[in-house]
Amino acid sequence: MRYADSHKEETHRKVLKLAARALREKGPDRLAVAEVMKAAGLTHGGFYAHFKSKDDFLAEAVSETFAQAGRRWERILEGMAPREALAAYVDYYVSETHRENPSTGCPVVALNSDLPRQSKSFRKAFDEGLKRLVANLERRMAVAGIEGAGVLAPSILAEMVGAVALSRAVSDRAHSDEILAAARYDIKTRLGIDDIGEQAHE
Amino acid sequence: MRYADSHKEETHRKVLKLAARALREKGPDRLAVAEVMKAAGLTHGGFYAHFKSKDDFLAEAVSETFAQAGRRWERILEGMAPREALAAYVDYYVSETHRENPSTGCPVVALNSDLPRQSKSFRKAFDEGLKRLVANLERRMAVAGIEGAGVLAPSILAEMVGAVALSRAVSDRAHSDEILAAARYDIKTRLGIDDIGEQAHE
DNA sequence: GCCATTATATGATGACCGTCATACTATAAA
DNA sequence: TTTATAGTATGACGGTCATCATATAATGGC
Repeated sequence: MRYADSHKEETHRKVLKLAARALREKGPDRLAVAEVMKAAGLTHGGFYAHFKSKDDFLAEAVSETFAQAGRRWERILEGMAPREALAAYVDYYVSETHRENPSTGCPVVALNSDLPRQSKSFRKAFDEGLKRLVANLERRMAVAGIEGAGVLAPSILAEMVGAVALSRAVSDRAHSDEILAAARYDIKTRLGIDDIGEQAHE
Repeated sequence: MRYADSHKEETHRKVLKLAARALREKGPDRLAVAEVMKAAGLTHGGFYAHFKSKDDFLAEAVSETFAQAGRRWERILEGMAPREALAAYVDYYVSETHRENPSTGCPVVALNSDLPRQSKSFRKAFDEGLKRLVANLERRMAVAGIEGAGVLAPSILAEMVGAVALSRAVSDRAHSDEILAAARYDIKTRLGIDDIGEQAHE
């Protein structure tokens, strides 16, 4: 072995890490192979030493977006008490910051409408990431003593996703803020934690 | 004038009408000019007699998607009493049928994550369509005697959008159905019309 | 039936992109 | 220091696409 054992793997990771951000920003169709490699300081030629095809690459990138988002949540909510963590989860998800930063935000908001048009492998990777995300939310809800977390979790996620997606679509800043505030209030009420964290209404 | 006065206009309409469906199905990036013209029985050459650019065309197509969806709602809810109409609105929006048919469904679900990546004119057309959609929903809510319709309407829409978007993302049919059912139940509860229309829980 | 004009078709151009064959380069072992 | 080999770069090919210049066809008025 002439290169260090970890060389290729490190490059692979670096490419994926950067691609995961670019994917959420530009979407799967506008994300060019050459551009991704360039961002990692490489040229397009080496791409196929790392990935079988663009489809294959996109599927890996999708998984990475979920992994990144998951780690981000863990970091933010680390050490909080269950109910506080849940409230903080909602406050961070349905926030102006999340709205402004698609490339580091939740892939469900960033990619949901691309989904039906992408390859099977893309959808599969998305589906698995989503499943883990919902399971995680459900666990946090259960730990916080919420009843019926199994049915409630995906519904809560749907409301959060819809609110952030809409807030990104609306051009009027005040309206956009209002949508987020209303969603935070409603979701925290549904969860019985509207007494914790940001106040939705003054 | 050699052609009938309406010829070009009719063609323009026909192209847009077909494009509006194709746009929701394939998305703005995968929608090819030549393909759209072919669907209308024409060749790609005449395209620029009708539209200044693809961007310009897409903006018109976006408006058309909202117009089509709006007309569809009017047709479905025509003649219903306010509260029944509102319940039917929710039941149709958050339905398996809507999930299965993006090309004739709500453009907000079909296009929301494309939005940040598209041109200014695209986003403007979307924003205007969305504004009308929300205003319409708000009016229906107000007429049905819902209090605080102004703040509630976009929040309700967000929950509906998120639920359908998630239901399209989830591969497991049963889970997907469950998400829709839970959303219908929650939304109709929020609106105080959970006694009308489909039963959310058996 | 012919003409002026408008709508559409043909075909070309240039850009971008995914993919791959081939050439180069860096490095660990000898 | 040399060499074998794994990792990366160069450059090309074929395809798709938006855009546009130019040619052709359709049609209402003369």
